[in-house]
Amino acid sequence: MRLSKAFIPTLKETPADAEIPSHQLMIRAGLIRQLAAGIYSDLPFGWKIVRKTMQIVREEMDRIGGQELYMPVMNPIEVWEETGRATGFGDEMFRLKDRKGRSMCLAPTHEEIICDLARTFIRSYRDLPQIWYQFQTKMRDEPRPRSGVLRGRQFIMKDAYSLDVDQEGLDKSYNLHAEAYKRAFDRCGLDYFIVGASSGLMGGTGSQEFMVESPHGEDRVALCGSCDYAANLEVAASRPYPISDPDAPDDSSEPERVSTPDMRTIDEVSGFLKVTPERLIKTLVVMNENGKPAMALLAGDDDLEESKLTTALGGTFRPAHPEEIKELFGCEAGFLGPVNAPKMSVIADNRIKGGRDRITGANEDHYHISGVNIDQHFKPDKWADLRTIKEGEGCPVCKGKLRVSHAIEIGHIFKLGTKYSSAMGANILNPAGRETPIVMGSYGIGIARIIACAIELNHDEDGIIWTKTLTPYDVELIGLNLNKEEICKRADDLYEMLQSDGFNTLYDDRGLRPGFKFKDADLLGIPCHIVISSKSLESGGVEVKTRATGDRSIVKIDELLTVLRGYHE
RNA sequence: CGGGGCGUAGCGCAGUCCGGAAGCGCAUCUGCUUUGGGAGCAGAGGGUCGUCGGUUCAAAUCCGGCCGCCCCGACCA
Repeated sequence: MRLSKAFIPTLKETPADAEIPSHQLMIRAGLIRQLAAGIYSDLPFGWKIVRKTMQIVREEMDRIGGQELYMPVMNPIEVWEETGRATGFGDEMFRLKDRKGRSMCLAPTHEEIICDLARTFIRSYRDLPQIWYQFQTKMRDEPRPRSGVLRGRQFIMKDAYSLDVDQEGLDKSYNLHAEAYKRAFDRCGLDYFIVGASSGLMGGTGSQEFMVESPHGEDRVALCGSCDYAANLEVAASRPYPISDPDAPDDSSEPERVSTPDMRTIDEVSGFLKVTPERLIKTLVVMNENGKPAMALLAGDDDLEESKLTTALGGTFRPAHPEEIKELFGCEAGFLGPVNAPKMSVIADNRIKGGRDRITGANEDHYHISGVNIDQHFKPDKWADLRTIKEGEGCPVCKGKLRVSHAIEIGHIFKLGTKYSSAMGANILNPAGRETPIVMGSYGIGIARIIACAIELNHDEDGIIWTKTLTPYDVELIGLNLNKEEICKRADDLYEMLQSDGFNTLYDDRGLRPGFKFKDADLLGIPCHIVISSKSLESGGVEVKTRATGDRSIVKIDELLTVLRGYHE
């Protein structure tokens, strides 16, 4: 491609809207152009990279027996009502009506459509297993699109679905996808790790995320420094450690009402009563999807991890409003406790199990209760892991310590089980002749996130540095002094030679000054630059520069192809 | 949805507090010079100042509504 003819609009200045490096560079190097919040055009240079990325993923999906198909972006809403996700997705689902007034939606994912295909065409265990996948434009009306393409409202996802006879088959398909994903991300040159994750709205029996560590990631993860334990903070566990009970009270401690005027927070109460915060029991009241209240109890120095409580409750929840608390308990949120509380479901964090001589709110303004023994003075309905783990806590599987970091999710694999197939009647006859629901898995990769991560991991102050697998061109040929006819001729010949020898070449044949071209080349980030100029020719050939290191050397033109072939191995 | 910021030429911004001729840099077009790290000189084109309404002799500027974009939080495969 001759740069003089190419539509690659580079920008000298950093756009004001972009904050993170990948976003800034994707705009400056002419990869994308924003149309609205979370909605981007992929320009020719960027689209080439998207296509290369998709091709890597496609090859790895085909390698595990995946069959590519393509499903509709626009769906009738009825299909989504069958599984309850028409309401489950809520405002995140784009909705519209066709000219006849029929309700449609823009698909945020495709489990329902897969199920519809499966229930029509898959009748027998003999038809299984199947792996179907697509590259599809997903539409999600995110409440807050951000960080360029990292969270968009329209984005290309490689989504795959496995159909199996039983759990054992699902395990196999799931592992095949994990292997395919590892190979694909390795080929893209990403440094990633795999974490246990929450299944969220997807449901199912287990899931893992492929993560790239980045300060700009939206997810928080716990990583062990000594073993390979890694988990999303939504589900991360740590080695249990006891609450120190300095007073070691005997079993006879009795609840005692203590005055705590205007002491509402854990810090205020523990400071006022001169006890460590972990002796307090933190009481949180939430309302579930049906508007029913529930109580969550934690050690005073712990924080609630909301997705753990969601799992424990079996559904979403919101914090109770102050008025609701007042009505239920007759007091303010700062004085709540499980003793003599109104009737509601009580879920307690494992860390306070067996606690003695604890302090809780008295359900009366300006009073707390001390000397509370758990299971004696109140009994939780359910024990669960509810707390957010903290930096430096012990690893749950080895003797190491955990650190907490930010990460970008590039892939997510789910064992769905029969949630969707049951709801939609996607059944097969098993070998025993009995009708059973298909066991499903679903697997997603965000294509633009791969690219953004590649840039986050590989750039410098001058621009992008592409890996050899993702780069849109193999080499950039920079011609200088092209106003001199002889040099122009030799540059053109060199371009023809590179192209015909299989090197996909971007040729900067523009009549611009050298500095301008060098800056543009560094910004675009093609890994290898070849400069041909009167100066290089006087030195005996062309100058070959490695973008990543900045190393340059003069290479004779008749040796160039050999050098490049070595370079691209 | 809560909090904060912003909206003036293709891009980056000043002007807004304190109302009185719409500016600067880059980019673009023309000419000349220049050619190894985003050139110089001379000239030119390009604006419903987000939008609607109000105040005023007069509004980019003051007041109100709305829209859009970015960031933090909430939310989120």
